[in-house]
Amino acid sequence: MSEASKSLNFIEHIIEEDLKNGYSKQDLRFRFPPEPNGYLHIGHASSICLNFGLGIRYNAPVNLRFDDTNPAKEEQEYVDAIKRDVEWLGFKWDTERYASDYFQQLYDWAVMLIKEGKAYVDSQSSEDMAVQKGTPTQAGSDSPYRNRSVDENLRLFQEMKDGKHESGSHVLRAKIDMASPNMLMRDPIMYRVLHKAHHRTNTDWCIYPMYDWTHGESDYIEQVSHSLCTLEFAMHRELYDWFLDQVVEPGKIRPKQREFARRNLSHTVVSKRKLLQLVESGVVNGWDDPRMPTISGLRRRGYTPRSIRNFADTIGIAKRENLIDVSLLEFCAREDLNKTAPRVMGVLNPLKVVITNYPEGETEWLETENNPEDESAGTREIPLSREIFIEKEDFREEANRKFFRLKLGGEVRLKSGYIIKAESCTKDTEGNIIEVQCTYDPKSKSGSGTPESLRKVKGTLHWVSCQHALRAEVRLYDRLFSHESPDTQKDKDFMEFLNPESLQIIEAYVEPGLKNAKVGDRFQFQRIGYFCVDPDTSDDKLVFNKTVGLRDTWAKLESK
RNA sequence: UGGCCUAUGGUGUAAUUGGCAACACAGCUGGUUUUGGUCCAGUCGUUCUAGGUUCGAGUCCUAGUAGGCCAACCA
Repeated sequence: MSEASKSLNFIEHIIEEDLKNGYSKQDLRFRFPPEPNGYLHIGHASSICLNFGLGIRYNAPVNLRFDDTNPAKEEQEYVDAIKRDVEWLGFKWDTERYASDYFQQLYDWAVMLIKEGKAYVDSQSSEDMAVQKGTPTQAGSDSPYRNRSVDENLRLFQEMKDGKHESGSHVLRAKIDMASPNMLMRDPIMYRVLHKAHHRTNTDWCIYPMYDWTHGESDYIEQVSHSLCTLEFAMHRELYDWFLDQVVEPGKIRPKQREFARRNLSHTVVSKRKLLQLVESGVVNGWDDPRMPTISGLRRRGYTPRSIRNFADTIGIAKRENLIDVSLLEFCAREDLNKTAPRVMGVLNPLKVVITNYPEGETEWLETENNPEDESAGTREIPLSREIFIEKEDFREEANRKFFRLKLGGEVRLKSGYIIKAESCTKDTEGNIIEVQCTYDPKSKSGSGTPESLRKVKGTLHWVSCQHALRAEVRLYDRLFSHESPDTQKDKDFMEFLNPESLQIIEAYVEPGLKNAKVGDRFQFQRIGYFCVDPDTSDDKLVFNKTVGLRDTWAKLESK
């Protein structure tokens, strides 16, 4: 897909319009501004791809800026995790910034506003201020402290900074308009007193700036041209612009805030609060649990950075509410993994097959391709012996013509091996099939070129040699929630929709070559799906996570 | 009883800015295949409603309807 032929999203249209109106391409600059109070999720990935994608498209720098104005919730641990995730996605930021780097400049500007009579210290309780704020349909009323003298404001603000007042005792507010239909303009708080150590500035400050006061000014300091955020900040734009008006100097870039709709993924939640709740309640095993929609969870699950980038590109960006079906994400995973993942054989639900005419004690090494989609991936050898495992679902005593697998009296090919025929089977006392006896055609070996090997049999099965197979733990995942939109149901808590079967742990048998697999390696278990090696893997225990299953038209047929 | 935003197939996003509504996913039919995968071909199906402007409206205007957001010393 060439860049030129790709249609533009509405943000790109805005930028193109600015460029046409004389904006210099050199002045374009973007930023990704996470608050370090949680782990990044698939929604952030979309925002990251948007901002960094713009940087690539226009050859413009993109800053990674941590919005760290609230020491009560923010931690270094999150900073590190966020940096790792952005890098893993494949993006490079121009400079690493912190809103806290600008605390002094912000303070100086605040003093300037006080001197201009545009900000004042309010000494009421938050409850009283909330009452005065009015409601969306009723105007607010002025604070009794609204007309304090400049000198008194200056003195109090200095004292707040010097730590002479308790947390919560005073705030600095912008003096705008208590009757504005936009509640954010009703004298918004710029600073609060907070005696709390900050992850970067430690105890240097005991007043901390609020988001609205900080964000636009930070954009301005960094000379960000287009500041993109989610829709819920649309109402903040008026305030963003008001604060900018107070400090912008001629000749400098005036940042422009534009809003886009956050991306919602079906069958999951993407809100830091709810994700935190999942972690803290123990429903999942941490932020990187493979069922989590966090970037670290997707990584552990086996998603590739490219598949996530493709997903973000495919869903695009707009301003309307949306609920993107998780099947699209899964498609993107398969699309990438199909081209890159080496094929191996693994049996998840083993049924023993004895090839009765195969010499006892003999082992034969069969050559098989590593990836039919990529010839350069080469070949490897896999062992065959008299006893093998196949999937339970691949054998039936009786079946109709649509069943392309093994049935009594029927033939199938063992992938890269021989054609076998089921002769009989053994059952336990409860009637469960526990073994199948087959014969094989020694002349039908794959690739041997004999007429027998060229015979067409409808089914091909994956298998492993019992004697050589490795045992492995396999973790199978299903969607975390059974409802497509668990957190938008009236009067229902999203936790009510948890899928109790989102994790299933089984013992499987895999081909011996997997002994050397390393953590993070991704494979296609042929006819099953894509799997990757989990970090829980140790020298004596191999653990795989199922990333996503192969498309399964048979299962679809069956369920009809 | 206010303000702001949004409305295009089942889902997501486009439409050269007023000129034949398209792309991807999902679904369905076939074909190829030593993975019931991949790949290939085909198919189904769309502009919230009512007016208006115009030769011509998904696009502009008016009204309505539906959905989302806004009253944290959070971001």
